[in-house]
Amino acid sequence: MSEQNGPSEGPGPGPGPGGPGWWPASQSWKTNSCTAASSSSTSSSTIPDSSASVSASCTTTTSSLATTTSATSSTSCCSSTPSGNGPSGTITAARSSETGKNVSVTTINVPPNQDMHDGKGICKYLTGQNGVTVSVVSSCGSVLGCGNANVASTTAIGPTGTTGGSTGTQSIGIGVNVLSQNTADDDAEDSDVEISKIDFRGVNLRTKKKRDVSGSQSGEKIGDAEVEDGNVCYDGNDASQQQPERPMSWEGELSDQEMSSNTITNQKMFVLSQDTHEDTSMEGVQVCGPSPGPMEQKFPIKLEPDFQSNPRFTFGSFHETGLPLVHGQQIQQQRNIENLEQTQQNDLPLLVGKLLGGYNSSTPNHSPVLNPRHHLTKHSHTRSQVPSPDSAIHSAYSVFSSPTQSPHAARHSALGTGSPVPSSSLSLSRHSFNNSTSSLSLSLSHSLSRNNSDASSSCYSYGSLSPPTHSPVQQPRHPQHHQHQVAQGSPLHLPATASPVIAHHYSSSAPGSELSPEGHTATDDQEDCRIPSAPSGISTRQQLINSPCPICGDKISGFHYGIFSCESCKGFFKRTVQNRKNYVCLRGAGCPVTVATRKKCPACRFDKCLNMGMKLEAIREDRTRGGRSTYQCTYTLPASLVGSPASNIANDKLTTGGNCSPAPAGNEHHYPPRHHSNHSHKVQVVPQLLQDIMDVEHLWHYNDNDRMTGIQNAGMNPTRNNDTIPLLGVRSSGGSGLENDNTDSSVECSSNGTTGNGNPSNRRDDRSCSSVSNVGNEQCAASISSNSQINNTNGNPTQHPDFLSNLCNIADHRLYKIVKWCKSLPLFKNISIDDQICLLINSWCELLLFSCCFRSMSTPGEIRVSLGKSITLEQARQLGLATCIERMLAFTNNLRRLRVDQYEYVAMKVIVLLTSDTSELKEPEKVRASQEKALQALQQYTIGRYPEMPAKFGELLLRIPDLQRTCQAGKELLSAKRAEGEGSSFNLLMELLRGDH
DNA sequence: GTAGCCTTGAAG
DNA sequence: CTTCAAGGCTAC
Repeated sequence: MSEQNGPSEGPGPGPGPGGPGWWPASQSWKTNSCTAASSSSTSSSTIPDSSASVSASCTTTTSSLATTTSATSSTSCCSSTPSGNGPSGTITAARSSETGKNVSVTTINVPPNQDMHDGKGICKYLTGQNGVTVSVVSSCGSVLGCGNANVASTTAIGPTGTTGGSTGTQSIGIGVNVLSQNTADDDAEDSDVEISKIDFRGVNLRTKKKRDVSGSQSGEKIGDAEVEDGNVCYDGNDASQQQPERPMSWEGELSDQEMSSNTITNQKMFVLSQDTHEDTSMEGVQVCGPSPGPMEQKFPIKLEPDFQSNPRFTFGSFHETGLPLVHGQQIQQQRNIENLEQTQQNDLPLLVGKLLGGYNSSTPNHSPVLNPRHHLTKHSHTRSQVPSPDSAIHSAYSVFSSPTQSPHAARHSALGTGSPVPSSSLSLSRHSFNNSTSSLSLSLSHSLSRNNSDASSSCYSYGSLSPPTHSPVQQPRHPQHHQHQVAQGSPLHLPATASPVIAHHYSSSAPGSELSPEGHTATDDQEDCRIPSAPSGISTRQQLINSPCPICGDKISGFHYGIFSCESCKGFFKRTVQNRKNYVCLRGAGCPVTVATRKKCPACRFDKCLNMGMKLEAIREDRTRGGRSTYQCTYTLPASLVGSPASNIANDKLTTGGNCSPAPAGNEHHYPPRHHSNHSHKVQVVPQLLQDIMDVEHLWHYNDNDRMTGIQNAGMNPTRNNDTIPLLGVRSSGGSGLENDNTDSSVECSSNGTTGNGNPSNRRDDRSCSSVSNVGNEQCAASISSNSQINNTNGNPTQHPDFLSNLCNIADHRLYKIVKWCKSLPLFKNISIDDQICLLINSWCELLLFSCCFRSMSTPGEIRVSLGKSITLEQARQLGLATCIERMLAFTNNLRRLRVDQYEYVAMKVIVLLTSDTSELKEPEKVRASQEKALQALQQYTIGRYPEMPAKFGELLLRIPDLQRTCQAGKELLSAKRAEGEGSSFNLLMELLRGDH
């Protein structure tokens, strides 16, 4: 290697570059806990495959006044496959119970440069929330990874530590990591514990390098090979070898904040399955194309019954969806798989009806719920025939096997798989809808995705696609473009990440300018969009450089890794990525990052770097020097610029402009500034209805109050095992409120997989992690991390009681939030409760998944489970989740391509929610009318806001089927796995969700 | 570990 | 030759 080796820190042999991302695969991560953790070595624990199945039922009830939650879990057997080991990272943040601080762990997944395909796996997670007024009964189950491969996820948690044995290592792991914690050390204030494990999959390999040779060492590699030394330094655990990839945490819907904050929880569930075989099943399903790429298929835009039915059918049944069944029915289902099918259908309705209160159990069938959406009823027979195995899971991702396939068929297939697991049921009380007074009970079995609606990223980035090579700032070569774009661009945000696709858009938008690989044009475009024309004499670049660093406020030294930043942040980002550091914020990931404080919390600083647009892929895996980068970058406009006088011009342009679409879901809490500098402009364009919808969007997210509430509910399982539960966050028993501040997504706490149970370090971690309880319980939210490192007690995380309770809590929380959001929607309020319930039941899965994808717009190639946490296709493949992730990525790519902004996003959610095809609606016309209003508002908005994209409205609607299919896909996958007899965690989770036990 | 400065080297 | 983004070096 000609090259130097990595930084002194040098990590161990990293995974080889080669493949899709060299980073990812074999990288070993280094975990650092700032304060403590030396122990944090990256060990990877693996969850043994055990085929045990675990079933647990969690029930949470909350009365308006008081809430009680109890979770019980019984584990019978579950098998989980060990997840990979490696340093895959996950981010989780949890608040330490003792310290009361939040810990956030950030995991970075760097998308492989190359594509990944094949993934197979599904991640799911449930989330739920109990609201005060809501009583939730839920049974949750979660599935862990299945598949042979490694499963990664895990969470941690338990008081004792979760790490069970960490074994190790599998080659693939996805990891999750737990991180370290601080501990006593941490001062409250300073306790910034950081644990670092980052997945750097995205690191970029320069195409050109001649260093290949050297590369051998350096790692360029293709394939699995990894370069260790030469390259980036990964720590190595695993080195190249077999370490699992960074854990991916998939957080369900819960936003990071939610997760973290959620005291109750801080739970995150992440279920992953790995099954290599799964693909098969899934693929089979996906006729159209395995790769979801752009979805070519398009279902009728209009939600016609047929069309919808398909998609919906997913929803249709909670059974399938995995909503936990309530009542004794569950039992039956468990016992009789055959019966399950029928029962599922019936059960859900019953449960729902009961929960909702509106429906009598007696009339399950009648209840809308019973027949989930649309055709469910129509096709009920179909379903009945097919047992839906993983209802819970299914619900989440039920997909027709292939897009092309008819839903029915898909369904059949799915059902055919027959999951033993009964469907989960969701029940909502009618009252709850109407009044908070009445209780709403929900039982959710699982939810897919975490919601993040948090979309808005705080940063404004100029979406630039242009390659880094050209500085965004550079003089615009095509003035005309500039103007044009400006006009179009959404004022506020540009996509944080510029995907090629986006670039494309830009180019297209700007006639004459085309995006060249080099990005020349892109550059222009970028400039156009991003950079305001320089006033007189001053180049835009100069303006930007004169502005403060968007990350810390220091002086910008140039364009680094995709954004204009100061030298220190540039160096920090480089070190972090190259050294594979995983930092964890004990405070909840809400630390301010300024020149004065930037050193205090690297975790938050790194998150901010990412949020502001720094690209992991800009870091050269091979460490070659010089030259121009070719990655596609995003240019971020320093916040300071926005709104600053100097930036006014820019802002104007941005606002008015252009092609730049608002930043996709971002991270965190930031809620889309409804009014930004662009404000005036938006106001003109945004229909009142859309604005009204946007106004209640915050309800989709957790707020402090919610968290508190959740916390209260949480106190459940005192027992904590060390087991790490993949993907699930565990909450502390104490139920004490969370004080979490975290809004961050990364709430979960992560524990290092490495730390074993008993390991003191673990304990600390746990504590810190446990956001929840102040009580001594130290629970750590499980980090999603999936590091293989997760240790399970017996290999079966799910067995941990906390796990179950967490799942339930998560699911409850999520549902609660969704219900709350629905109830506040302008168009939804006028609908009868029964219909509201029906609609919600039919669409919750899509809603959650949509929000997850929306937030992932800024991370091409990755699905952001939560802030900072993401899963790539490659990782998904290893987990056996490829099919679902592929679809999600495809869907996300479409969102990105269309430059879906916040308003469009919220409007689409409402449209999805109001899909009235279901025959179960009592007042379908009313629902239809409401949907029509939403459609009109969206149309008006898209036309007014994006005149250059006259077809955008239609394109947006065309994406709905994709969304539905994506949900369906998840189910299919689960079913397949189940059919395969994998004792995967999926089964366990499903069982848990069912709550039969 | 941070951050300022230097070196490298592709692209123009 | 110039530009400039990426990596490296090293005092702190």
